[in-house]
Amino acid sequence: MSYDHKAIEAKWQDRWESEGVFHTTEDSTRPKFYNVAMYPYPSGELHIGHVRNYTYIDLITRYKMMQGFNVLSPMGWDSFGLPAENLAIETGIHPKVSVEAQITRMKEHFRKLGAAFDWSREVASHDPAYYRWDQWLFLELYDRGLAYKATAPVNWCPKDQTVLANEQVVDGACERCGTLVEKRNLAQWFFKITDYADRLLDDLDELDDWPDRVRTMQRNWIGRSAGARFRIPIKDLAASFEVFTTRPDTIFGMTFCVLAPEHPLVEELISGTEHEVEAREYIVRAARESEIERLAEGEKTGVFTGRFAINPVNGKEVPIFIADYVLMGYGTGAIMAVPGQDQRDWDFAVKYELDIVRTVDAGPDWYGEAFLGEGPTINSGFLDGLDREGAKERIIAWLEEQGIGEGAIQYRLRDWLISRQRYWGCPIPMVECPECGLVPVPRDRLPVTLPEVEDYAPKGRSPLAAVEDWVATTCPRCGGAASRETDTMDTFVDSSWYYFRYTDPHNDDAIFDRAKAEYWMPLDQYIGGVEHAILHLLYARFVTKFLFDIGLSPVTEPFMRMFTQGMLVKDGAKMSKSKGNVVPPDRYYQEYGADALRLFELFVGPPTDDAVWNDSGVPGTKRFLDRVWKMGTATHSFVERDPNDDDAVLMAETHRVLKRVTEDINRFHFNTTVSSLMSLANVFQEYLGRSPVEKTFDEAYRVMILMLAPAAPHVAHELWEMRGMGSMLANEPWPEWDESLVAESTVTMVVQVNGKVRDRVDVPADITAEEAERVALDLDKVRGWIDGAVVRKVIARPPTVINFVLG
RNA sequence: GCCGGAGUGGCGGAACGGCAGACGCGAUGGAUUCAAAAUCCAUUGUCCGCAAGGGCGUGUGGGUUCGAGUCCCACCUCCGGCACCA
Repeated sequence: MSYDHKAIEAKWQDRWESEGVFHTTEDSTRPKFYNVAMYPYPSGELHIGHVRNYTYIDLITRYKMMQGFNVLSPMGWDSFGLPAENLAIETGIHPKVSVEAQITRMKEHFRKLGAAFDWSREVASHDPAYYRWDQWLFLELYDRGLAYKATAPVNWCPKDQTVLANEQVVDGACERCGTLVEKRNLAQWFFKITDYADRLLDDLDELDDWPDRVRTMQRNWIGRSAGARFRIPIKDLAASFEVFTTRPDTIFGMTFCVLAPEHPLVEELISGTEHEVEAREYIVRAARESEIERLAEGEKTGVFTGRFAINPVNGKEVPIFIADYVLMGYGTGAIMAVPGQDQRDWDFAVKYELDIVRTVDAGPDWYGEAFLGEGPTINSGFLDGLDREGAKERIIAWLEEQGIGEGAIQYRLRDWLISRQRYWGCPIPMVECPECGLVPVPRDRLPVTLPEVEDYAPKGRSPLAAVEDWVATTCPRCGGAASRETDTMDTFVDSSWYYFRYTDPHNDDAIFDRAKAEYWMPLDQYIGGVEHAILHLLYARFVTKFLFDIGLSPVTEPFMRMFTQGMLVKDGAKMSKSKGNVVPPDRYYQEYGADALRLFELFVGPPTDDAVWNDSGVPGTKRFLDRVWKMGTATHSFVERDPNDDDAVLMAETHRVLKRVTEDINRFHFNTTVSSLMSLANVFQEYLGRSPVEKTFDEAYRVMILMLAPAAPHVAHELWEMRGMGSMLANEPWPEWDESLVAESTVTMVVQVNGKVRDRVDVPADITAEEAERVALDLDKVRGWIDGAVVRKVIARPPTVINFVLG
């Protein structure tokens, strides 16, 4: 017997909306809970991979509401970005038109899912009322020297006349047309996130409710390392170059140097040498490769410049190479190579037959290649005998005395390049005046709105640059003719602060009101894909700290508790529109209903793991819901009798499951939450098959419905109302378990001999070790294994296990 | 390559260092049905055995432990991120 999921789900979706059940306002009398799922790019179709994520956030919203929290769970749209722009280039449809149509569709999907969002706080990053605050944020950063312009290389497709994202570069060629990609230097805007590197790193220690893997990834991404920076002179040239190393203690082991192909000194080094032609060819090849390809190269490649550097500590002349495993973007773009202590240098030295000098004593048992371990310094003149730290200190002091270097901290983190040569993004609110230079647009003239364009296709410059009457403006400072900045901002800027805007989404006077942020911030729960573990989370943390510094944000960290969920995989690939393997949820809504789909999404696997989509699972969860429905609506042949063991078993199981479900939700083990509920339904079936008492059933069933409410809200609400327990289940309190019912009086003890299970026996839960041993030795099977042998040791862990170790 | 994860039945998965495979899917057999669907019941890691029972089994190889899917070391495979997809 199936319930009418279509009618029931539509009914409750209407009631939640019309009664404003999830509409939230500040309420100082109740504890708040601010619950956010990363706002999505409005790709139009919500597929079952999205459904999984939003089911999690929805379950938490409903659960926390039942626990008495004032829950805020808003939703919005990361609606700027490349996909809508690409669609516009292909079809001429304005991104605003396509994106807003998709938002409408996605909202309908969310409704069909039964999602408990507070839609009164909806934001969309392409809305001028939103992005004017991106621009405001930019100006605040600019005023404090944290937004600056500098040149940086971009991937450039000479045929398409456009800048390419790294992911659009495949094997050094444009993904679309196959033309070899070039590097071009453009003047672009940066945010100075490196100024916050130490705080971003140190504050990770406070984020105890973040997954360790995310914190580790962030730490490694920031990559703080202490070492030294010093200059190395070049033989026969009045020039030198600077290197950074984390291992200045190994300086005596430097047997060659390597410069990045883009290093500014390269030209001077190679010109006129007999290696010039070869070196130039190498540089051109390297320029075509992406950073990842350069680092991924199995074998290190490089080319000799024909020049030698002079090791400042011992005057030794060492060859200078150009190699693409050294990046211009990290450190100084030049390294001292110490093959004895660095594996990449070792590989390179072996390949090009360069000297290897060990400066750390690896001990007699070491037969490996580069030695990274600890040991006394050797072959190093005045550093000999010192340990790593001692040698580091000594050599840094020496470099400082000589005036050629100093101790230095190096970060792997680079400043945040926010310029995009795109149309569909937030315009950067700057003006370039021939008289005054770069001038910010005054705040009272924000937003600088995106102009209409006739053609979205790139023509060698940002699409905005083609809109001449938009570009032409007057200088806010001198009033003369000036031109607007034509780049737009990285969409990560939009997403770095939207959770602040939710707290005060309609404010026209400020990005948000501090008092409102004080009530809601920080987020009590943030959920999103692990693919955002580094960039988005780091940028959001940076912007929060900046907003704190200017007195707006009440917190220095935005996300108290972070949860990163896995992806949904189908046919061996992440479910995504571009892979063409998306499964839309509509047919599940039709055939089985949103509750069955939600339940299966929860059940499909651990939320942190990737899950493989299996079509046949949803009927299973629907069967379960049908069984629960049938139990609650069919007439049972209840009997009048005194309470017996059957009643006790039902109540005990109900409370045990209640405890388990509560704990599992708290730990985000939603898959086992569902299995526990399924097991409980099986216990109900058994109970009803015996001689059920109505009062016992009603009491247990009531708890069952309450537990079902966050996961399968529609059917739970309907049952709740039908059975006359109240009119709006969402507002009912979450039940508490009775510890005395949960406790087990007897437990099955496992009896092992030499660690192998040989028998099991039911024992009282409070059995002592001595008694346990006596009971176990009484078992025929156990005696059979022990007889004739000496029991050397008994490991008793009553009441669950006892192990006899034979001698 | 670097950083971070994950490998358990036919499938998704469960398992505070203590009964490996809960729960579900699928499959097989049965009940019900004129028949089917739906529903209900039973079986379902693997090998040996009539059975009782026993052997083996959590990617591979080692180690720690009375006891390892779980902890440690090495390796293999797959996935995510690598700064202009979001």
